[in-house]
Amino acid sequence: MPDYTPPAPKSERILNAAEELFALHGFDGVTLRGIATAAGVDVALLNYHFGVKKKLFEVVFMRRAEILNEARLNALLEAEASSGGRPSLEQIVSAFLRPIQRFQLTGDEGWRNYLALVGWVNSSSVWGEEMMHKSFDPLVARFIEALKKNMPDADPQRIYWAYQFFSGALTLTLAQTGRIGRLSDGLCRESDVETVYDLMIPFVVAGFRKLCL
Amino acid sequence: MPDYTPPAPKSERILNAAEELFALHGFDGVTLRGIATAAGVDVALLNYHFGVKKKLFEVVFMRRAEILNEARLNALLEAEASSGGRPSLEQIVSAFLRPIQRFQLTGDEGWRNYLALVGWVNSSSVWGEEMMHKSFDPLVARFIEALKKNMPDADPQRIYWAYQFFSGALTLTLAQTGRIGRLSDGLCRESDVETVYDLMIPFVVAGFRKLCL
DNA sequence: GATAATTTTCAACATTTGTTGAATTCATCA
DNA sequence: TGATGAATTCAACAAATGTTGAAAATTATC
Repeated sequence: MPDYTPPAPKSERILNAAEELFALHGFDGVTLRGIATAAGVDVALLNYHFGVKKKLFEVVFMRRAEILNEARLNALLEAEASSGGRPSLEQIVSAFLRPIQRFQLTGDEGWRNYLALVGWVNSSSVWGEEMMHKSFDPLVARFIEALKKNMPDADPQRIYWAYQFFSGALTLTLAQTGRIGRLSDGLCRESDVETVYDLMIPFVVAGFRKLCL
Repeated sequence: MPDYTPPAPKSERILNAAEELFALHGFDGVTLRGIATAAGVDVALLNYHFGVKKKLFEVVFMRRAEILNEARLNALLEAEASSGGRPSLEQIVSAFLRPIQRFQLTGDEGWRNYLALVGWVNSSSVWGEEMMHKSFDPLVARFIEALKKNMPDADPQRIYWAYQFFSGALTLTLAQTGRIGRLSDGLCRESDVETVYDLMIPFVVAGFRKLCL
């Protein structure tokens, strides 16, 4: 007997389609009818389930944010526990990145789309501001705290700036623009999630060391 | 007699308004009527001068790209000349960044808007691809060449990835999202162009060293 | 100063957009 | 079975969008 997986409820199909399209084209580049068609659903159903367009976007954006935040916080707490409250720079940066990698490695296309969406929002000036702040800044502040504790003599300004560079490096990679593939003539692939964080972590850690120590 | 500066020709006013609005809201977030209003011009004039919307965007994007490319190439050539063909990592990275800083420091709002727009396009998956490739990749390839020459034993893959992290750090800063200001509670300001590159350069150089040497 | 060419405006078009209310189907359970 | 409420579709709305052709105004040319 073939294992039958029941079709996802339509409200979820809407969120998944919206997630993918928003990640590809941004908020204004996506039409509700486009989402409805991709989800195989009538347009009116979007308003019925999620209200106006902006609200739908927020639901998509928040859906996985809490999961990711929790995974990251746990990773940080573990690093702190296993080091007697004095995690190394590598451990802190890893706690920030490895959970992302884990979600990407599940192969769940939804996570890949979502993370590309985060990359998009993070570098969007008007849109990103409020949503990034509400959903990610509390956790980021917690990580900055850990960084300050790790480098107590560092100028806080430099820690923030180093984090900004860090965040940018991550964001561009999440955004999956395909540019590095083209630039390197296929030598590097953004989809090669197995190795990218093995490179990003030492790169970022070295930058932090140089700037803050 | 008060020095009278004649008003910019309307075609330029259109480009400037478009530059600012595209940088703020992206391609789809901007309406031709919005641009026309901001420029104090009739809508139809946009089509008369620049054709369809996409073409207008391309003109805006290309307008300053060549100027920036030339400035960067000159900076690289100078670094190579002054070092007998063996520029240091710092010199290469500086040649990539300092011209940007110079344009930002002119106070010309147009350049600030344009650079924010580049940040936007660079992390936009569908849109960016072709335009970034055409207008920037040739120059980037030239810089990568210089990097390879500087680190002849490095795995090329690592050079490309390090460049990707570099590009991300730069891109996010150009995008002027205001996030670091909010996160640091006003301690750091993205508009503080005087110091940001003094930090970005050592950060990036340290990352390159760690990854490629 | 008349004529031609360019620039700018006016008015309108056909589509597309987000959104909504009424109608229909579906599921739940008394 | 029949009734109640949720889920889904249908049809349509008003507003906004990119685009265009013809008229008007401006500038250049002789």
